[in-house]
Amino acid sequence: MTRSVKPKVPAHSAGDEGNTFKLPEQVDKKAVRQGNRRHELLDAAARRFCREGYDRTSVRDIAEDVGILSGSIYYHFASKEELLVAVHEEGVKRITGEVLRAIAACAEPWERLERACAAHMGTLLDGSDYAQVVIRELPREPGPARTRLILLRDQYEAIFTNLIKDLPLRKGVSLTYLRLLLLGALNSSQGWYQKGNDGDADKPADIAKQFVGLLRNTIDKGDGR
Amino acid sequence: MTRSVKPKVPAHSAGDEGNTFKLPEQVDKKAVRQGNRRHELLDAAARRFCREGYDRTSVRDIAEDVGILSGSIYYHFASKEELLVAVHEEGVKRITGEVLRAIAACAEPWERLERACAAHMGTLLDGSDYAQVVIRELPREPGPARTRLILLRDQYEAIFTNLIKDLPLRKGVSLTYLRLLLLGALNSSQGWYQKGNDGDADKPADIAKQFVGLLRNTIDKGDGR
Amino acid sequence: MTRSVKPKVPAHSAGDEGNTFKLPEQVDKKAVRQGNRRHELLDAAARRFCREGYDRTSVRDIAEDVGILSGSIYYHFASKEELLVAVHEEGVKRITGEVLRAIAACAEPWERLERACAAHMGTLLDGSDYAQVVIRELPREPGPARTRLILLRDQYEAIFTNLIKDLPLRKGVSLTYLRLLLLGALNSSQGWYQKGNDGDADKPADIAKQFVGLLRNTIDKGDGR
Amino acid sequence: MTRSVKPKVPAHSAGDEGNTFKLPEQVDKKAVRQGNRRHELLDAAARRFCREGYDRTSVRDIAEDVGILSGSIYYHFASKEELLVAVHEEGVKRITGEVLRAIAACAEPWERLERACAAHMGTLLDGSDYAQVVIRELPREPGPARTRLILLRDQYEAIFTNLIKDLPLRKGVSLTYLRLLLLGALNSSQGWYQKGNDGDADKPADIAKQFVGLLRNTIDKGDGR
DNA sequence: GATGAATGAGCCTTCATTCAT
DNA sequence: AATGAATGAAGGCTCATTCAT
Repeated sequence: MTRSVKPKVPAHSAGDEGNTFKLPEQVDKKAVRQGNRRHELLDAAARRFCREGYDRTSVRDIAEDVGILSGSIYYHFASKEELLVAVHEEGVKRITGEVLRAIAACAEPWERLERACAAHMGTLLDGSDYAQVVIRELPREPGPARTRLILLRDQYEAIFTNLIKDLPLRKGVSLTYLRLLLLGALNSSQGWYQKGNDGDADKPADIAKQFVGLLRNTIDKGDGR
Repeated sequence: MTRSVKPKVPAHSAGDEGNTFKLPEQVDKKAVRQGNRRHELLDAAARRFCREGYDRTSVRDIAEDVGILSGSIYYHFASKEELLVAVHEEGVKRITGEVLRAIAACAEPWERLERACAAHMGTLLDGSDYAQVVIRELPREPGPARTRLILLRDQYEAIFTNLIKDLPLRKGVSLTYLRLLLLGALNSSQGWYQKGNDGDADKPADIAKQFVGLLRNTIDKGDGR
Repeated sequence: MTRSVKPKVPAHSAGDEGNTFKLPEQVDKKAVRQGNRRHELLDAAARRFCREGYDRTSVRDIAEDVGILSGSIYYHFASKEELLVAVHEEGVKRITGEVLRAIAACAEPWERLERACAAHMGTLLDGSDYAQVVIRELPREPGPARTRLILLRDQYEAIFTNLIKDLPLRKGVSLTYLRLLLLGALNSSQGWYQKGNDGDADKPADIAKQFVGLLRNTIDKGDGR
Repeated sequence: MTRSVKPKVPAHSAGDEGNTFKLPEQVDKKAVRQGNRRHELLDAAARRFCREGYDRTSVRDIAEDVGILSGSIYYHFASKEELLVAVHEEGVKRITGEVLRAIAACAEPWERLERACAAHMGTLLDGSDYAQVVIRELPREPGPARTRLILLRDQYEAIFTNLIKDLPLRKGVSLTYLRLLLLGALNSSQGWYQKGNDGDADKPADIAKQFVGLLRNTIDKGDGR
């Protein structure tokens, strides 16, 4: 009949990927302001989730950071959990981009791994609240959100699976445990790395290289058996 | 060392109604029960904190597990946070005990590290809710509790610092990063290890040995420089 | 008179996407649409108020049913309460029309009452969401809306007052209580009547006739007094 | 082992029916105050649900009426809906008691019905907020609460089914429709009866008798066909 | 040692409504 | 005629904690 479009849902589920042909003339401020609030909200959520944890962050906190009332958040996101999912998505997108960019112009396998780890650590520790949330805040109870988040994380880690597969390794070395060892160590850095003490301390990228080095080079004084 | 769950404390299977025949011979029951409740409470708290997280566990949950009302907990512990501290303390005590026992009768440095890692992993993954809480649940906000808990953890990790110091390592290898790498990897296993898939999968101790092996032995196909 | 649902208003089956070919012949569509939205809104409101109750229906629900955003409703109606008033008005108009039509061509007093009751019941149970709202959803708190709605209902019930006044009744029979008894019974049918069980069960009109029959005919086995 | 009793749940589900052997010496005030708060809460809830409707009554309203904070209600009742169920239960208990008492010492079938109706009306209109809630406030959405409430109501109405079955009625009179007619009319009185205008207006019991009289006696001036 | 009852703050969410565009 | 974004109040409910008994 003549029903226009059914807007029905406000800003949630803004599934606009891919086909956004934007003529450069069409830089309309409507679209700009559109995503702005959502972005601010996401930033605030990422910061809070990262610093205080998902559970200890209240929807009110996030709203206040952005300067709106807590109820207004629900115009942009259907629930607190959906905010978490959105932060995860952005986090994975960012760290993936960072890592992919780091290994793009390099072919040597160990070098690629090292650069990937450096990018991973850099994003995690220096760069982005988003990325830290990806690693720290996984909903404990089973449900669609948890499932989706695990999937996202697995997709990201597949990059490392591939990187490791390309390494010239001695026979018998377990690729899986190598990945687990490396990523586990990398991610645990959140627990002890102190941001901001520049100068004397190692930078995230340096730490990553140290870790890879410990694996790559023989550390044993003897003959390595 | 498998399955050292709840030593000296009676398991609380919560299904004992009716048969409370007080034999006159059982005189000192009151005295026995004295410390029991505290232990039961601690067990319940450890289980809940481990499975659901500190924030998502309510004091009521713990009280119910033990069969008392939530208010009654405050006779035994001054606050929820103190419960956490107590669980940490017990956790550190247990994992420390396991690790020290594992390395007691061994002198070879690499072997000692391997055994320590195996004990660490075993306690963490197979043994004790307490130990997992030590690694997972650190109060985010600064305060005396957090300070105390970090101190406890550091004391435990000093064992590994020493173990690593005794290793015959090539010059230039960073002892600190080696410890960080190893413990980070070990502890991250909580995120991916699936308890209970008996038979085909590796046991916690095996995983620990794999990790140490990846570090100790040259993994590179080349000459390792 | 069965199934007089939504006359003159297009049914909103909410499944018309894509095929909006605007034929040039269809010029006055805009003008047609003018009043349409108001009607669609009213239909949706009537359905919701009837099925879920006024309080449990949100303005958003109604808006969604029609395919607009909740704020847009306020272009057509000043408030949720005004929507209710409008539904009532339409409901009274419809049931009044049905009842008047039913008794138009009949002169015998008891027959007229019977037909009126049948029309009342038919509209209520089979026909219109609007009519049900009239009977069910009266604002509890005093105010202009409530006053107006009661007035409307009283005007409608005056039809029955007159019908009963024309009945050849024994002296001493209270016309008021007779009306109250009859309408009370008729309207309470909403609580137990199950729509849709075709075939074996009585139709609304039959039930109405049964009720009138119970009043008109002696039911006592004895001599009735 | 030695767990005392598991109190676990506070006052909810206080299933103490039947076997409360109370020695007259044991009039302990503990038990008295025990149920007191629950009772006050129930009274306040009944009043509010009756006057303003379930949906328009907030848990805070009820709490305020009683002088406690809204959260404290949840010590006594698990949810707002459970409050409604409890009010229903009490309401059915009261009206059932009233009706049973009214017909106890009477054997004549029509007289019994009349007395039952009088008691029903009296309880509904003059006596108890509880009873009115039973008739007015049924949860719209399917679920255990609704199911339970319908069951309760049906059990009560079975009294009338039996009363009507005992009536000396002419062949062909539908017992079901007679009950529906009578109860429908009786219950609809909530909509028009004005409490408190004593003196000139009829009392609830009188109205009930009028209704029964309209059914029992021939109202038609003719021969009743 | 524990209960019963409550507090007070806070939680996530929903809602009717507004208004510039 | 309708949208997009927000408001402000309120909603049901949970929680750590307290304290007289």
